[in-house]
Parts: sequence; C-alpha cells; structure tokens
Amino acid sequence: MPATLRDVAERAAVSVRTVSNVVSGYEHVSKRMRAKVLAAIEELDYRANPVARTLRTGRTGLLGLVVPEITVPYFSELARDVIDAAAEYGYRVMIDQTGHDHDRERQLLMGDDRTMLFDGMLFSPLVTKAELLDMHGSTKMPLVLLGEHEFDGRYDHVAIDNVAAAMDAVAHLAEIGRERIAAIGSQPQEEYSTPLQRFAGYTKALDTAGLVTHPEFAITAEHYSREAGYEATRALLALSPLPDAIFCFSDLLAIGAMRAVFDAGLDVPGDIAVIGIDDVDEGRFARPSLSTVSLDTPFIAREAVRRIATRIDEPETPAEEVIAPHRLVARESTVANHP
Amino acid sequence: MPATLRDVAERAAVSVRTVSNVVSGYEHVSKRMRAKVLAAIEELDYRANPVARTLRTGRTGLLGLVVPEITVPYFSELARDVIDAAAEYGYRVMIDQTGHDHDRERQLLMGDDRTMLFDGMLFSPLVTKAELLDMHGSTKMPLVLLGEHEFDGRYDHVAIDNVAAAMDAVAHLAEIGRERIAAIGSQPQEEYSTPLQRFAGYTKALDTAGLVTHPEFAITAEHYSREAGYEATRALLALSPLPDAIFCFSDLLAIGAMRAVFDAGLDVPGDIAVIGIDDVDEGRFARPSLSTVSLDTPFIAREAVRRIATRIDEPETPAEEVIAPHRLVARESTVANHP
DNA sequence: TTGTAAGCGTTATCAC
DNA sequence: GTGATAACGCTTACAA
Repeated sequence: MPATLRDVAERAAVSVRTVSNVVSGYEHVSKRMRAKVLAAIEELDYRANPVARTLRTGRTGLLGLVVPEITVPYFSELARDVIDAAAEYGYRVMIDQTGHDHDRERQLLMGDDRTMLFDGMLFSPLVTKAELLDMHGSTKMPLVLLGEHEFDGRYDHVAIDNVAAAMDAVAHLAEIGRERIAAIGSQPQEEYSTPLQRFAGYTKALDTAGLVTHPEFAITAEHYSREAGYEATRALLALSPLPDAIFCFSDLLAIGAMRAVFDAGLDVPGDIAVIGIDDVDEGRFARPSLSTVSLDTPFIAREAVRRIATRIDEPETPAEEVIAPHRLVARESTVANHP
Repeated sequence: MPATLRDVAERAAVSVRTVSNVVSGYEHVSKRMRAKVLAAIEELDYRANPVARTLRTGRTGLLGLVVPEITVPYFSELARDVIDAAAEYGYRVMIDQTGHDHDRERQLLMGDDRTMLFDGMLFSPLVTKAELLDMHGSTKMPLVLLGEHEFDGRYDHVAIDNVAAAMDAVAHLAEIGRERIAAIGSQPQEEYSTPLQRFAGYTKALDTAGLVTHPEFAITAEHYSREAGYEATRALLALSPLPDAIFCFSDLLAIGAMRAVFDAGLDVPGDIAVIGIDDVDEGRFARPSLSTVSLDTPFIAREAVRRIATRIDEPETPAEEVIAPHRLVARESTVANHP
C-alpha cells in the first residue's frame, strides 16, 4: 500500500492541510513544519496520487492526440513534437489511433467515457468530414484541429495551406520542364478536405504553368501508404503516353511511387520525377532522396499545444486559425545530382 | 457541467446504487428500472467519470509504454501493436519517450507521481543498465521488460534471442560468399545488453563460418539512426581493403549504411551487401529492398500485454521470460534481383 | 432487487 | 500559518 497524505501527516504530527501545502509548493509554510513534513515524506516514500488530485481539481493533465496511424512517419514525428511541446505546459499526451475508422473518430469526438480523461484534444484526422464536427458540439471538451478542414470558426485550427503547398510542388515540377504531371492521392469518395485542397492546388498550378490537364493522370489512393503509392503508380505506368512527373499527396505515397517506377525499369527523375508532401526523415535517405514540401511539424505542435492550453484555461477564447509555414525542398527525385 | 450519477438517479427517481448497477452492467436490475435509468442517462447525456471510478477501484486502466523515441519505426510499429493488444484487455496505452535520457528512464522506473497513473508498465529501453532495475524495487508497479537484458528472474521479460538473430544475419552474409563482414551498432561504452548480444552473435557467426575477425570492421553507433548508420559506414569506406558486407544492428542503421555506400559510388549488394535487424516497413520499399531479421512485434506486444495483465491481477505470479520468434528475410540488399 | 452511506486521497473552505 | 472538515464522483458493503 502506498503512503497517503494522511500517513505523512500522522508521521509528521501535523495536519493533512499542512502536508498538502508542502507538497503543492504553497508559500506560507514555516521552515520547521516544512522540514518535518519533508522528512516524513522521505521516510514513507510518499508519492502524491495523481488520480485523487485530478478528481478534486478537475484537471487530468492529459491531452489526447488523435491520429489515423502512429506508424505513419508524419504522425509519429508529429506525435514526438506534440509530446515535447505538451511537456513544456505540464501536459502529458495520450495517443489514440483511429485506424481510418469513422466510428472510432466519431466516438472520440463525441466524447465517450474514455475521452473524459483528457483536458483537451488534438485531432488530426486523415478522413474526417465536417459533419463529424457538429457531433462534438454537445461536449465541452476543448478541441484543436490539426492540418485539416476549412476553418469554420468553431474550433481552433492549426492548418497547412494545402492549396499553396500543392501548387509549390507542382510548380517546381513545371519549372524543371515536366509537362505531363500526374497526381496521386485523391480520395475515392471525394469528401475530405485535405486531398480536395491538394488536388485543387494541383490543377491550379497546371493552369498557371499553361499545362494541359489529363484526367487519367489523377489517381486516387485510399490510404496514404507506401503500398497505395505503389499500386497507384502501376496504374499510371499502364498509360500511354506516360507521365513525366508524379505529384504525390504524401511522402509515403511518393516512396511507393518511386519503387514502382524502378520496378518498371524506369528512372527517377530521368524518366519520371517524383515529389511528395510532408518531409519525413525517411525521404532524406531514400534513393534518390525525395523532393517534398516540408511542413513545419514542430511549429504545428507548438501552436496546437499553446492553443489548447489557453482554451483549457479560458474556454471562452474565440477560435483561431493558425497557418503553419511550408517550403519546397528539392532533392534528387526531381533534380538529379542535386547537391 | 457534465451530469453525475446523482443527477441521473434524481432524474430517474432511483438511487445512485441502481444507476451504478445499470452503468456497470450489473445483472440483477429489473427491466423497468433499467429502462428508466437508461432514459435518464440519454436525456442528461451522462458519461461516467473515469477518474472517480479509478479513485474508487484503484485501477486506472492505463498502461505505460516507455520507448526511447516514438519516431524510430521499430518503436512506432511496436507501439501500434501494443495499443491494439492492450485494447483487447481493456487497457489504454500512454507512450513515454525517454529520448535516450538516463535520468528520464530512472525517474519513470522509480515511479514519480506521473508513473502512478499506470496500472503497469511496458519498458522497452534502448540503453538501460541492469542497475536501473534495482531502483524499481521499492515500487510495486507491475513491470514487463521488452526485448532487452538478460533475464534475471525478477521481472517478466519478452525478449528476442539477440545472439541467434545476429548469427542468422551474419551466417546469411557468409552463405552468399561474403568474407569481410563488418558490423555497425556496438555502443561506444559497452554496457547495454542488446548491442553486446548482437556483437556476440556477430563474432560467433564469423567463427562458425571460419572467417577472420577484423577488429577495425566493428564500428560503434551511439543511436540506431539513419544518420549514425551513414556516418559509421563512411568510416568503414575509408578502410582498405573494404568490407564486402555490413551487418547493421538495426534496419535504420542499414538504411543509412546503404545510402553511404551509394554516395561513395559503390553498389549494394554488388560491392557491399547490407543487412539489418527489425524488419520495419521502410525496408521493404527501400532501394534495394533491405534484407533483415524480422522480429515478431505483434507477438512481442501480445505477450507483453498478456503478462502485464495477469501480473496486475495476480501480483505474485512468478516472473517469466518469453522469447519472441525471429526469422531471416533475404531481400535485394544481399541477394541481387531477389524475387 | 434496491436504498443508504462510507470511503478512495486529494484540494479547498473555513475557522482559529 | 495551521487544523478540522467538506467536497470531487464513483463503487460497494451493509441493510432493507
């Protein structure tokens, strides 16, 4: 049995109030008392019970981070940054995987009893529809949306300018002289905003560059996985004429795409240039190294935690949208022998 | 303000006891009562407060998973499997990153007030020394060790046969005719058991194959990262004669190693074969695809959760060691044009 | 089968 | 500055 506040109080011959004061760093405690209490704590190896504290204060000190899959490098890197940022505000992070499961997302959003553990939630859905957000309404759980959706003013939102990011990627492909630019990553059922926005950026950039849009060059991908990128690219490689560049809506798709190009006996970027979005570590060591649009995940994490922390303290703060910076990173998969 | 059990009881005109019975699925509740309670719950949008429940029952339903870095694919894949396995036992998982920080590992192990949230801990340290474990003694926190350390009988332990895994990898290199086999991944200060065991397997396999041991072919790596693999390989490439194969103690090291070989204008596996350990997704899509020793992380996760769950329920269960299976996976990085 | 009440370990409100 | 004591919301003897 772990020692309780009571045990310590008894041992030190003081009241629980005084012990609590010492433990929680209350200012006005006499030196003598503090010393006695500290000694008793030491002797009994006392550790405060965070659950009891939570029940009393109403704060768990826990943030929920909801992502589709923790094994997707973008999300594990985001998780790392969120964990680090949260620690600075005294919060710990629980990671929930939805596994692309709508019901799971809905449950979490609507606040089942598990959700009640969190002081606030950071929600980074791959595939959440706007309607889902309506369901969150009844809950009072502070919520920050990550990298998704158009801002509708109801929730804090740390976003990426997906249209601009996609445009930068495609503009880069056009600049290096590519004319038949394919795109991988639209969703089979066109409902989610990230792929929609990235697709919009794609067509817009083609327009700007004065390039023709080939509808057959737009390939869908259900998940943003290496496998999906591979399969989508195989479909592209069956076309004639072939594309001379592929814009993938994520780095993982691009990794799979490159592999498919090589397996077909073609070269990247010689025959087909490939670019992704995310800038995950894996891309830097790929062969060829992967050109991409770098998203500033430390920034996203920092802003998200800052927003959720203030919202927890002041629930009436008006919702805000923060746009995270992005920048093109040209590597070997678009520029051969790039330094 | 969220509704409480009391509110529901009042609304349904029954006692809290009855409401609690309904909520916790107690058998003996009359149909009428149950219906009334359920209606009230619905109307008030009641959700049980897990914190209060926890304070009463002494169970948080939380497992702590301690890993060095969640962004290392092996650990994110392990985390995914642990989260899934834990869900089947009704547990949720909090991930703690130690970031290779000894103090952090010690704190977690000794049980600061944060640790007390967990019903049990799954500890997968990259770099924990045996002495650290002694410090855990005073805590009563159930603990399962993952993939590390020699079994000392004090703690449950889901391990890998590191010696055998390393031997399999090196034996494979010998079988394909390599004779100057280097190894990357010993720790600068030789204290941790995983690298020691893998190194032991390396030398043992060289012996078995009748190959000479070149001391300069054993390169240390502080972290098991792509960067460390790259740097270590650059050191190898400065030697003469060059090695004709590299055994890396992790897939990430191997990814970095392959890149370094290519940057030096050499070929994998033509000039130098490369093999890793872990079998992370990234390796399958690398170019060439990475030969490796596959560790059965779903098995590890399942066993670990099973052990911790029984230990939580029956603290006096004797500690057990489970060895997870591994198997060699030969891909293109050792066998060119492998199917 | 259901109601009453005690208590989990902490913090916070009141006195003194 | 410190000591009693009442919550926080739930589960569970013990009674009825």
